[in-house]
Amino acid sequence: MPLDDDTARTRLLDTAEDLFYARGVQSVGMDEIRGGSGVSLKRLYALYPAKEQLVEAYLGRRDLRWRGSLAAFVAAVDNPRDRVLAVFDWLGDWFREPGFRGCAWVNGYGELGATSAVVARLAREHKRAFAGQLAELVSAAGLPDALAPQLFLLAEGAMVSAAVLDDPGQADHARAAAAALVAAS
Amino acid sequence: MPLDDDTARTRLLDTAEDLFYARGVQSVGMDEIRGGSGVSLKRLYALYPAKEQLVEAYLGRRDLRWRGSLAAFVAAVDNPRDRVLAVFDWLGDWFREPGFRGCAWVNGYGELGATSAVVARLAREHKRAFAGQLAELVSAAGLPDALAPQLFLLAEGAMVSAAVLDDPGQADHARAAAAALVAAS
DNA sequence: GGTACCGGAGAACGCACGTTCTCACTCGGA
DNA sequence: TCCGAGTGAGAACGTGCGTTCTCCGGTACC
Repeated sequence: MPLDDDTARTRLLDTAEDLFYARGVQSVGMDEIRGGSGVSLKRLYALYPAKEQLVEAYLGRRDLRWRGSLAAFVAAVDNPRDRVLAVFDWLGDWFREPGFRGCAWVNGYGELGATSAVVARLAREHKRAFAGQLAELVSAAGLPDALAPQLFLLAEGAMVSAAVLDDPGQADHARAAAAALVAAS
Repeated sequence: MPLDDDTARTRLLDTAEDLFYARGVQSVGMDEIRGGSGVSLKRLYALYPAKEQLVEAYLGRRDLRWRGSLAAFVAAVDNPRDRVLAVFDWLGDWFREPGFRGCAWVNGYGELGATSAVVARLAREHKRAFAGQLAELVSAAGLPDALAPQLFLLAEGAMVSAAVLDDPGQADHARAAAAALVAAS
């Protein structure tokens, strides 16, 4: 039974996401993605004619999933002010997941931002979208707009340092700082 | 006149730093470093027997220079409390330098952290050292110890978002947040 | 039953690059 | 002057990998 395009795409993106996130883009060969997904090279190149397009699809799908997961988590919190802080609880949960290795877009920017305009753009767009999510939460909580970019920096700092220092507890520092900023505003 | 080892090393590290920082490690070939430095491949491999050792030397020298530059900048500020905030002024100056492309260790972690234990360790050590510098400034200003990791997150967030968003103004948000945290403590 | 297409497996190609080797040259010392 | 150790230029080697090509078995349709 031949694989239809949709499931082939899903399997490819699942494998690509696992491998690219865990090891970086350049150290994962197309052949390894073929092996992991069970999709033939011919099919792979029919669906994604170049590696960069597979990377683009991987980051695009992950962006939807990542922001959707965050949105669902904070939506479950009642108090609008608590929703702002819940962002950092969500980060802490994420940092503790096995295989956590930082932000896929920051890692991608570090690896390919200088050589791939596509990756640089996707990273910028993802960060802008995340900053927008925070701005909405801040606004809905009746907090001053100026708070949002500050919370954004705390979240970014937490992601990067949780990864580099291999310390999920960075989320707690970020949460404490965010609470102090909220209280002071 | 043959090049003595010290100047050969310096030229190699200068070239390596320019290229590795600007484009990432993997997209710069040893031959390009030879060309840029004017040091022959044979000499290059005599001084650094493998690319990873050149990367290690590059990151090591940059660490000393980076932290030294920060320390010198804040040391020139009189008031101990202003010294803490001066960190963010220094970051802003750095972000505005041409060729700024984020934190070399974060970029290196994203690119090679999963495949090179050396790079992962150097990134961790550098971040720990930077966090230590902040902790000393906070302590010298008579501020509570708990503030230091929070300022660290703001600084990390500023570096990452200034790079990815291509917006040096992120330093201002970080400075404002830092001032609020200092004031609230 | 034949035949023309489709998809999969994987070999092949071309190139880039880390590392090593060759070879001719220089220069200090007997 | 001769010799040999060290140096630089760059060719060569081996490997990995992105991409394409070949071949073959199956399957749908006449």
